Amino acid sequence: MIEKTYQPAEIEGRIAQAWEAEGAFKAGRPDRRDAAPYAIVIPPPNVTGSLHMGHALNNTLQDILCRFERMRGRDVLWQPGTDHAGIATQMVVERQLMERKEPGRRDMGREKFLERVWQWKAESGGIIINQLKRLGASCDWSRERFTMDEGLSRAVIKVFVQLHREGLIYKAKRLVNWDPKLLTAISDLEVQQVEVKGNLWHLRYPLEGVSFDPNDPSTFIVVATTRPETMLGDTAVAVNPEDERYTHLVGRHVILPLVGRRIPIVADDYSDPEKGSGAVKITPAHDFNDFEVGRRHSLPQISVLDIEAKLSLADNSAYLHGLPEGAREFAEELEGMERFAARKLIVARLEEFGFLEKIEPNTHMVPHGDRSGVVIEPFLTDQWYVDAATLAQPAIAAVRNGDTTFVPKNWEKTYFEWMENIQPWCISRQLWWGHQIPAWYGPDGKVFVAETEEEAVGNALGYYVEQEVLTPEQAHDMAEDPAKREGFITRDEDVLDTWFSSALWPFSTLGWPDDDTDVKRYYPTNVLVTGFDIIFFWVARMMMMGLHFMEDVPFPTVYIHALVRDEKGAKMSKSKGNVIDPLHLIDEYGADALRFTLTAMAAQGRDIKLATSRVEGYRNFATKLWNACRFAEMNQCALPDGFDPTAAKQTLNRWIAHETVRAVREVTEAIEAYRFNDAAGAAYRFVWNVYCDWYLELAKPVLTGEDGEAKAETRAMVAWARDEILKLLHPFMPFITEELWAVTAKRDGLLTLEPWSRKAELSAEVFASPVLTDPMVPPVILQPEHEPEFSDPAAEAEIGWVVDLVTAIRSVRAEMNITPATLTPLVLAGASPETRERAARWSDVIKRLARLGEISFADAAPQGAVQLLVRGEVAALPLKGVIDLAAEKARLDKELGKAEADIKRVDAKLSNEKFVANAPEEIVEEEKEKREAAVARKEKILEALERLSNAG
RNA sequence: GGGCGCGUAGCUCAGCGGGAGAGCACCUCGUUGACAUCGAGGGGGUCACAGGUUCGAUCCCUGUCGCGCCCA
Repeated sequence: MIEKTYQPAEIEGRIAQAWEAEGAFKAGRPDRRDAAPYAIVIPPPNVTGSLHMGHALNNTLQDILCRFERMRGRDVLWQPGTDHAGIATQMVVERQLMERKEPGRRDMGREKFLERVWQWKAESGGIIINQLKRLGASCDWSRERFTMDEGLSRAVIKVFVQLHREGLIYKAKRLVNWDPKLLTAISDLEVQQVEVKGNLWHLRYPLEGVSFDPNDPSTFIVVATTRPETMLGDTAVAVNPEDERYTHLVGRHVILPLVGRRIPIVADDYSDPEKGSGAVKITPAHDFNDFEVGRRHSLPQISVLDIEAKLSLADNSAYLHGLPEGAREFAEELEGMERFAARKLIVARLEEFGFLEKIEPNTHMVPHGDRSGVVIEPFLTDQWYVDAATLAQPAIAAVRNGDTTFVPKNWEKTYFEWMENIQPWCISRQLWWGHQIPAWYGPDGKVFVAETEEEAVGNALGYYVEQEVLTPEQAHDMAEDPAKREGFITRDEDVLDTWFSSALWPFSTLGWPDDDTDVKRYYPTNVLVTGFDIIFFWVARMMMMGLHFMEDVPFPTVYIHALVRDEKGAKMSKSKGNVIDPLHLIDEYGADALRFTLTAMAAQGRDIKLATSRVEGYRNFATKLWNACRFAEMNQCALPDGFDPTAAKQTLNRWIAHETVRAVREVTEAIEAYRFNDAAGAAYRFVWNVYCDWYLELAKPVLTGEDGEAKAETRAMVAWARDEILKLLHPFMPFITEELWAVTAKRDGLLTLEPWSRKAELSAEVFASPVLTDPMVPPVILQPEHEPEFSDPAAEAEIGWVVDLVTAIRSVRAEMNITPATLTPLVLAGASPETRERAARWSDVIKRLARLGEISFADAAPQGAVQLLVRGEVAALPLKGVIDLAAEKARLDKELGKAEADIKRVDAKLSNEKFVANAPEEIVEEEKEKREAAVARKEKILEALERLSNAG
């Protein structure tokens, strides 16, 4: 029995359990051994994360694809899991320690701290996994993976060592984005540019060899800077080579104020003559652009900050080198000063000595750490890098030659843009939580990279024996006893960027490198579904690593979906307070309604501005479905064994079979093309506007009428179409459909494993699958050529007539303010034999739906009747005395006007020789037909008007 | 500054060479046993603006204005 009201909260948990108990989402189910695989790896959410709208959309779409393909018989693997989120997780645990007033990370030491992180992970990590389950994600949860898993860690180490061996990973001293609060390098993508109202300080740098006079511009050059404190590290002033104001100064030197360093004036395109004074100070160790300028002109790199972004000058030989007497005192005065305090002091000091020309307010972008929120410091350090430019080449080629395609296509441009300008990827992080880099150092700093400590130590000891740093005996002792080699061989303390492990996700989760059974079956996966902001995080890196290690793209298709914004179009963010929590929406409207809303709005190439009213609307849709199923149940609609919808005799039943087949086709083709919104729209219209509004309404007289063949057939058809609907909607609304599937009939199994009504056509993709060429994998059982789909235009025409007639009568009744209680007679004027038959067959229904009394026939409409045109014939409502003749005349006049306008427009076209000559034939034909129809309509309206005036 | 995208009904959005659609909101009517989380009907749009291409432009091209995002 179906419950009276639809309460999503009541059914969703129970249904989730049923899927779990059945192992419905397990990949490699025995019954699907021979099926073609279909694999998606989830873009691994952050283990500290919780479900936001972006996740909800992302996973809803993946789930639709997975459920759809599962129902189409494929062996679906939707691989779930989370990434370890180095910084975020470390911060969470550190905050927890602080809250609990426990010793901090550094106090407890690395090993202890890592224990605590694992403990945290066990207790509260992965909340998001449960939230994904609430959304209905049909992942194979038994295969959940974590980037810090043993297996995945082995993959990471293996990849690191191999890339290092191939020269694609190296250590270098370069500028990195340094987070002075978290004390680690972070990636470009973790840096957010924030608009800040700052200043542009114009500084006077005195020219060498002349005596500085603040009032004489020929004795100095003005440089403009947003970061005056970095002047301490300046090693040049750059001017544009084209800038005539300065050409005479190129090659000369300035004496850095306060510091006394002698630095050159160089010509470089980087300096923009339009900006500031046209001359810029160059600080290669503290600015990315300056770093490049410095390289071009072989300038020294002088770092003046420490890891906490405090001034570090006193023992800084690079800074002190070549400075005059007294420089040390200044250095000591500033030593240890925080960067912004130092800015103040330096500006004051510059002003005091006349070096400050002016301060100009200036709004500019300042990099901030997205985790720490502090200003990021470009900082010169030793880090490990991946030679991304080299790895990117095959990844670029794969998209160029179509091995991987983006949907929608325009994102390929973004991908190329980024890949072609890719910088060396800094992969080391000064954190504890993550994959520790498998590199060991000897006492002279020589690095030994190996998969195991044993191997690295062996190599190192061998080397030092050879170098006669150690005796073989010493080496032997050290090899035996880790305590003995302590202080001699040390492991790199840093860990790898989380994205390094994520890049391996499409194959590391399948068991590589330990076991390649699943790699063979499921790699490459079928599609990656993600947001555009993640193209660089995941897509690019997965492509690079997949191609390098698997020698094949990780996925042939990348579907890029929209960003979910608030209803005004602003990006949702905690700081703006405009976040809509998907879990709240699930609580209020149900997961199905949320999913359907996101799907219906997921048009390609456009962001989703989410209004909760839309969610409410689709919850109502779910309720409608629920009640339609109740209606079927109350009328004892059940599907007899062996029922063949195409053999139905009743026109109405043939009609709904026709419409159902069409809807299934529309939905199927839309999902296949990743047109999710079209798929949802087609399903919605069919269920509500066709099945509920018309089929069930038209079926009511039969269902409540006498028992007999017609009734039996209709009951069966109502049930058949309902089952088709449940299948059709299941990928979008899995919970309610599964529940209704269970309660509407005795079933052999879960809906989620039920076959989709329209089978997959043999696509090129399936053929191209390497699985098919693998002798170890049994061939896919191909669906036989399916028969031409069922279609019945005659039924469509008949029911179409009924629908049009009822609609027209309802409309005019409403316009005439005829109360529903008033039953009006209907006269079909000059009806064809076909219309007479139809009217006889449908009289009950028409009477009920259009609030009619008797239906009769006549050669012409009675006088003083409202005359309607339905499919070219006149339907008259004799309402003498009831209708307002003037109003009816006005109505007909309006109709006449419309018809005449149509004729005029078409005539204009048809009389245009160029149109007839150039337009496609079928368009011209169409126009001619339109004209004929409009002319016929006009005649009928004129007749009607005449009859009306006679009545008056 | 470079790139991408968007301006369609009051709102949120589809559509995209042959006289524009949905959901919500609004107005009118409705307790006919699936459903008021509903039903019936209705109003409402020079498809941002200006040029161009075309027999024909909301749709293609160019420009302008407005808005958003990404990168520098």
